Amino acid sequence: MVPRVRIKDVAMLAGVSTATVSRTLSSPETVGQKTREKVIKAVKATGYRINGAARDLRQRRARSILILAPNLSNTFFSQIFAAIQEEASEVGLTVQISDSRIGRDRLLSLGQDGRADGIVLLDGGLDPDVVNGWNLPLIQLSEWNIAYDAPRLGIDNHAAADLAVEHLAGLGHRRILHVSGPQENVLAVTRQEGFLAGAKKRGIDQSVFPGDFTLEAGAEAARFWSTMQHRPTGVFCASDECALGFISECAHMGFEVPGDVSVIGFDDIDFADRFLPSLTTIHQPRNEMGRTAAKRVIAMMRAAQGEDAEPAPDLKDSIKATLVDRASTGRAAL
Amino acid sequence: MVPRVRIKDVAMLAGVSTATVSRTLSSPETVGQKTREKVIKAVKATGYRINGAARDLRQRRARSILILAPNLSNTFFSQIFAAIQEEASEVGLTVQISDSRIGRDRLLSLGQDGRADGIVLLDGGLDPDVVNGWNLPLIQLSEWNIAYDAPRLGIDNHAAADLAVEHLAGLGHRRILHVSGPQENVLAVTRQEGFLAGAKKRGIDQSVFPGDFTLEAGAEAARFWSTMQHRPTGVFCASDECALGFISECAHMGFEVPGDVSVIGFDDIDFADRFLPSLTTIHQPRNEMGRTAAKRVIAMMRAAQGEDAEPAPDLKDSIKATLVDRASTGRAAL
DNA sequence: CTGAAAGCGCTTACAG
DNA sequence: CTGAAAGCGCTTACAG
Repeated sequence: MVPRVRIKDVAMLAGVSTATVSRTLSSPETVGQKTREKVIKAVKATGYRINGAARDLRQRRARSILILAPNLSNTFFSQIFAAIQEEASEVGLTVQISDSRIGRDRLLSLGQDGRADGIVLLDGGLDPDVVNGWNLPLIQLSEWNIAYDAPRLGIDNHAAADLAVEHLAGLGHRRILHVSGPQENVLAVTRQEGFLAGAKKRGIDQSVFPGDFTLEAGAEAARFWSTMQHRPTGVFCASDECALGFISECAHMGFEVPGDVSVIGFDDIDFADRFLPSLTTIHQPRNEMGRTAAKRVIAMMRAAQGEDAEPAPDLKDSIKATLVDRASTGRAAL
Repeated sequence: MVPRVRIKDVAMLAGVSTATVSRTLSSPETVGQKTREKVIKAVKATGYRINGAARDLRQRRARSILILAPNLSNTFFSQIFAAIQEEASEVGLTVQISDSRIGRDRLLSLGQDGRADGIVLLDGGLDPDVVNGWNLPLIQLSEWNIAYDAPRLGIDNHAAADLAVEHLAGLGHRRILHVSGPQENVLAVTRQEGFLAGAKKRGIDQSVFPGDFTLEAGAEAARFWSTMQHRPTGVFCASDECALGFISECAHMGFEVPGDVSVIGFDDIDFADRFLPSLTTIHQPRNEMGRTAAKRVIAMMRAAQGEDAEPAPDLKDSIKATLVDRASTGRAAL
């Protein structure tokens, strides 16, 4: 590694002070024409780049957003990451990502070591003391936890689950099985509540199979379903993964989807529309979620740095989820 | 935001110098027992955390790895990110990610602003001047570019393509279609070369449909395939996405896989084994790729910082790719 | 419009 | 074992 050139080197070459070099780079209009030219020439000649670490320290900011998610390899998150990154990049911010299930101390450190000035949190299962201890602009995205002292953003999971029930009911299904997610997860609980309310409201005969969002849980649910006396003709899974597992296992057992059973998923992950049959599911606009969260946290960061006095407007209205009607659902057989 | 506590505050409270606080935190064994206790007590009382930005500036390092990929939302990358992040986190390093297709200037800046001290590059299509201009420990993962002055890591794409041909040939297929990737991509070109060599070697009747890795290209290839006079009985796609598109389109057109045509993909993405039929494909061990790349770049970073004199060993041996035999391939119909 | 100087919050030779 | 002081590489009042 060749030694990097510092602002001092540029200043000497241009025959000006470091202050002038700094000004030329950050607010050229405050520098005289001729001086500016000299400096720019010297910058080009040396290939100088501002040392971000030094700039950040001096300005007491990090120009960086930290994204925390419970499982980075989860395909549901990647589009959200991409959207946040894009939004951040546009305003010159850097993006850090970390698995949120690292040790408590490391986690605390991430939000307290001064190398991030805003957080997008995709995990509602962390210790509230840790989250509140960060004391940084933070937004909860998708998952949430009422013990976190921070605004949240996401779809209305209760209403979305109702959408699923409504769709199945509209197709004539009178017995519906819900394959739920883990009960310690807010999303799972809220979707289940929405399902139960929707079923009750419409006089649907409901049952719930306790799952955990995974493919395997879906397959297990399908085996359970096949043994039921009065098999539900409709199934609402708390995640797409789970729905795909359910459908795959049905195929193995010789049942047809949607001929024998209609299946709805949740999320609309990348492969939902490529699966055979393509999956009817609840679409979560992940790009919009990521962009909005990024914008929101950036506004909070600006406010925290006093760049504008007014706090970011509270976006109470949730992101809109929609049902995507594909091939895995059909009219109920009588 | 409450004002953060600085090392000075801790020092005053403990009645020692900042140097002693610093030592207590970084090398406690060099500090006297009683002093250490006082300091630790003061640290606890104040909730002090080292300011990473200041530490980094002083030590001229960033404790951060930068990951660059051409498309963050691509499901192929997420497991790699997760693996790198895990490995990095274990040694106290932070991970930044960025889309590599941002503007040239921003890109240059990312590697030159002193906020990363190592790079994992998953894009072989960048301007070599930019890449070589970073002057940071860097490893090329998966994709590569001979113009980049950096070690590379990945599978042997040529050999992997041969594996696919071998598999189809072994099932009796004598006419094979290759749906290639974009010709400006090294992976696509290398896989195609491997395919052609493998076909030639075995006296296979080959043809190539120019694709671009996408689902749509696969669907298009399927339509083309259906119009061929002597339809190939085997198809090798340069990516899983593409293979899924091919299979889906076959289903729409009323062809069966593998009854009418056997299809092999490439990558073994998450959904390859959940698709119906499950996809025979070339498995790329993404977790291993990520971990190995991380270890490698960390070793290079250490060497660059002079922590150990010997340079990192050159891992010429590539990561091993294997063929996963699933349900989308079968014996050739006569 | 420009420069000298202070300071962001740490770490680390150096001296004792 | 401990402290005073310098310095990492910038930016920014302050003064002129």
